[in-house]
Amino acid sequence: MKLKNEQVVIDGIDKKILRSLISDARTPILEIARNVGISGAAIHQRLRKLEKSGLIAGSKFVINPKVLGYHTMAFIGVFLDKAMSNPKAVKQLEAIPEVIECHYTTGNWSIFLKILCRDNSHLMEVLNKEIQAISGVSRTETFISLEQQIERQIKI
Amino acid sequence: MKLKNEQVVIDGIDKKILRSLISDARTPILEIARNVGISGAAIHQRLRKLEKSGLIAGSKFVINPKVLGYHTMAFIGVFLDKAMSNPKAVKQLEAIPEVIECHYTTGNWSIFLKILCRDNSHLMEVLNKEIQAISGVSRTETFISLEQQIERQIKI
DNA sequence: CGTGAAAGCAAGTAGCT
DNA sequence: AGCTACTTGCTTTCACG
Repeated sequence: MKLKNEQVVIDGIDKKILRSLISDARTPILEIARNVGISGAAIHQRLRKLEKSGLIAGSKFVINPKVLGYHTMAFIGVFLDKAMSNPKAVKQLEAIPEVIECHYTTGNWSIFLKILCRDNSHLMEVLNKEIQAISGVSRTETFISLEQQIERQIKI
Repeated sequence: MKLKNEQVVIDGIDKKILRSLISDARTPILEIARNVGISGAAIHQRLRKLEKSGLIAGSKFVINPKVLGYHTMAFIGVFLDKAMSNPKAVKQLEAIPEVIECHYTTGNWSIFLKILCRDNSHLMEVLNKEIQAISGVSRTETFISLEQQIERQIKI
C-alpha cells in the first residue's frame, strides 16, 4: 500500500493539469480537458489519483492583505531560553493571528517567524506586547520586508 | 473611482464566503449559499465585488513538495556588493526554480530568500553553483527550516 | 442587496474498449 | 488509461423587489 509522503512520479499530462490548477484552482476540469486533449472523465480520474497520492495538499483562495490594510511584513528570529520547551512557545505563537509562519531552524535562533502587520507601529506592538510576552522568549531580531519580489511554489 | 489596494470594508457574510474559499477554493457557491442562508446569486454578486476590490488575489492548488522529493526548506540572507543593482540580482534569482520567495529587507542583508530543495546536498549545490554564481553576491547566510509549525494567511 | 427561474455547463459515475 | 453517455448539480444571468 502506498503511503502519503512517499515520492510520486507524474507525467506530462499530470503536470499540465497541476499547472492549470496551481495558477487558478477554479479552472473547470473540462477546460483543462480541452487544452490537454483528453476527456473530462480522464482528467477526473487523474485528479483522484493525484489527491490520493498526497501530492495535492488542498486549494485556497489567496487574499491580498494590503487591501485589508496590512502593509508590513517582517521576519523575526526568536531566541528562546534553554529551559523553554519550543512546542510550548509555538502554541502561544499560534494564538497570535499576525504570525503567519513559524519554523524551527538551524542557526542562532530557536524559532523563525513571518508576521504580517498593518504598519510599523502595529509591528512594534505585536513584538513588544505579544511575542516578548511569551515566557521563554529572551530576545528577537527583526527584518522588515520592504518588497516581495518572488512568490511561488515548487516548479512542476 | 475605487483604486485597487485601497482599503476595503467587508461584512460578516463576506467573511464567511472568504473563509470557505480560503480553506477550499473549490467550495461550490451554492454550498456557501446554504451555509450562509442567502441565495447563490447573492453570493455570486458579492464575490464579483470582492474580486473587483482587489481583495481576492487569486486561487491556487497547493502542492505538497515532500511528495515530489523536496524535503529541505531554507532561508538565505544574501549580502550584495554595494555596486550591484538589486533588481539585476533578482532577475537572476527568478531563473532559479528552487527560489520560492525573495524579499528586499531591512537589516544586514540586501535580499532574503526562501528556497526549497530535495535534500542538503541539493541545497549545497544551489547555494554554490547558482546563488553564489550571481555576480554581485558577496556572501550568504543559511538557516534550514527543520520543521514548519505554522502556515496560514491573514485572519479574516 | 437581495430573490427566483432558466439556460447552459461542469462534475462525477458507470460500463465499455 | 482512455472514451462516451448519462445524471446530477453548479454557475451565471436576468428581470424584478
